[in-house]
Amino acid sequence: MQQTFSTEQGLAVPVHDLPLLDRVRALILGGDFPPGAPVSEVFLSQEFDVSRTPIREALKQLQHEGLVEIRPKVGTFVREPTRREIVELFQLKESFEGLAAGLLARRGPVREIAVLERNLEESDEAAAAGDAERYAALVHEFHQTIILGADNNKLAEHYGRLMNQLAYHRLVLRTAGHPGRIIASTSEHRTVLEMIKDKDHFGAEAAMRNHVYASSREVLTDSRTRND
Amino acid sequence: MQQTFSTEQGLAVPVHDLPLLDRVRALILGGDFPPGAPVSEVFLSQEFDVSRTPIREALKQLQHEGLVEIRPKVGTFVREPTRREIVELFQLKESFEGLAAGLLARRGPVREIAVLERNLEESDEAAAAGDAERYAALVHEFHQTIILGADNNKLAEHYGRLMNQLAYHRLVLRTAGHPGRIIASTSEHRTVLEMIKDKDHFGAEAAMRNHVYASSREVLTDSRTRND
DNA sequence: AGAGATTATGTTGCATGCATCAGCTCGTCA
DNA sequence: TGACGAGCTGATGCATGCAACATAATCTCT
Repeated sequence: MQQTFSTEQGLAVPVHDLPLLDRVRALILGGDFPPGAPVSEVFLSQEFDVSRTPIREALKQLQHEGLVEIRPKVGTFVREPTRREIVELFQLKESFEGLAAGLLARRGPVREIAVLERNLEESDEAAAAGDAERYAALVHEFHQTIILGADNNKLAEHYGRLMNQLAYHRLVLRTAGHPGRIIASTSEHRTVLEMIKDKDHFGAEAAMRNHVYASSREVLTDSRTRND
Repeated sequence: MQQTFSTEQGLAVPVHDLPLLDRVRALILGGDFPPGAPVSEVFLSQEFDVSRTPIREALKQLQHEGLVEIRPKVGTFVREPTRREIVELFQLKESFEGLAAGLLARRGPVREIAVLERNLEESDEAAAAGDAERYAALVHEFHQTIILGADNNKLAEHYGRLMNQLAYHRLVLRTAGHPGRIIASTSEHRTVLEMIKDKDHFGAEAAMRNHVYASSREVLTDSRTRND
C-alpha cells in the first residue's frame, strides 16, 4: 500500500507533498484570503520559496478539495462553500457516519468500544469543567474512532475529503463546540455507543444519522451562517 | 461508458484538461498496461506528443482516482483494486445510492418519475430482446437518473469518483450485464421506483440499498474475481 | 564464488523561460 | 459623450533542462 499520512481529518494523501500542500492550505485558511480573493501562483511561489511547478500541483489538489477555484488562463481564487453546499455536505456526512457506525456495530469490536467508553467519560469531565476546546477535540475523536473503526479505507478516504471541504467553512468550525449542543451531543454519542455494543447495526446507523443531523441543524440554523 | 456525466455537470475535474486526462485514462484502461506495469511520464509524453508537465498533472489526478500509484522518485504504476477494496467501494455505493434514492423520494419529483418509468419499459423490452448491452446501458441510466435527481451536487461528485474507481475493475464491467441478474434487477428497480412514487424516502433508501447489495453480491461471488 | 561497495541508468522533482490568452486601459472616432 | 477596438498587463499553460534519488548492474576484494 502506498505510504500515506493521515491528516487531522483522516484524509490519506501521499506523504511526499504534504508539507507544501499543508502550508498552502494553512495560508489560505489563515484568514488573509477572503472568499473570492485571487491566489496567484507567483505569489505563493515567492511566499514559500519554491518554483511555480509544485505550487501548481498543490493548487490543483486544493481545487479538487474544493478550497479554490481555478479559472483557466485567468487565475486561482479562494472559494467558500455556499450554504447550499454546506447542506449537501452535511447530508453526505450523515450518510457516511451512519454507514460507519453500522459497519462498526456489525463488526462487534472490542478495542473501539473501550476507546469510545473512555471518550465519553472524558467528555463528561470536559463538559463539567466547561472546557469547550477539549470537549470539541473529544467529539472529533469520537467520530474519528467510529470512521476508522468501520474498517473501510475507502470510506475513510471519502470522509476525509468531505471533512476537508466542510472545514473550509469557518463558521462550521466556530460552532463546533457550541455550548447548547454539549449535553445533547454527549447523550447522542452514548446512544450510538450502546447500539454498537448491542451489535445493532441498524440502530447504530440510525442513531448516528440522527446525531449528525442534529449537529448539522445547529450549524445551519445559526444566524451567522450566510444565506447564499 | 465514459465519465461524461461528470463532465456535463462541470464537477471538480477542470474542463480544460479533460481531453488529455481522458486519453491517458483510456490508454491505461485499454488493457495494454497490466496491473503493476510502469507508466512513465516520458512514454506518455511521447505517446500524446505533449511535455511531461501536463502528463504529470494528469497522472496526479489518476492517482487521486486510484487508477495508478505514484511512488516518489521511483515511478508511476498501474494499480488495480484488490477484492477488499471492491467490497469497500460497493459498501459505499450502497450508501450513496440509498441516500440518493431517499433524497429523490423526499423531493417527490415529477420529471424523474416519468424518466424512470420509461426506463423500466425500455428495460423490459431490452430484456425480452436479449439485448444485454442495451440493458446494461439502461441500468446505468436508471442509477444515474436517481443520483442526479437527488439534487445534491456533492453527492454526485463523490459518487462519480466512486464509480471511477469501480470502473477500473475490469471484472466489474464484465459482469455488468450478467444474464442471471436481469430479471431480479428490473424487479428491484421497479420496487425502488414505487417507493419514490409513494414519497416513502425511508423505503426508497432501503430498497435501493438492497438492490445495490444484491448487485454487488453478483460481482463479488463471481469466481473470476481474484481473491486478494 | 559470494558479499559488499560502486558505478550506471532511468526516473522523478523542480526551476526556468517563453508563448498564449483573458480582462482592462486607453485612445480614437462617430 | 459614448461605444468600439487595438494594445497592455498580468496571469496561466506548457516545454525544456538539470539535479537528485531509487534501483539495477557491475566491479572488487576476500
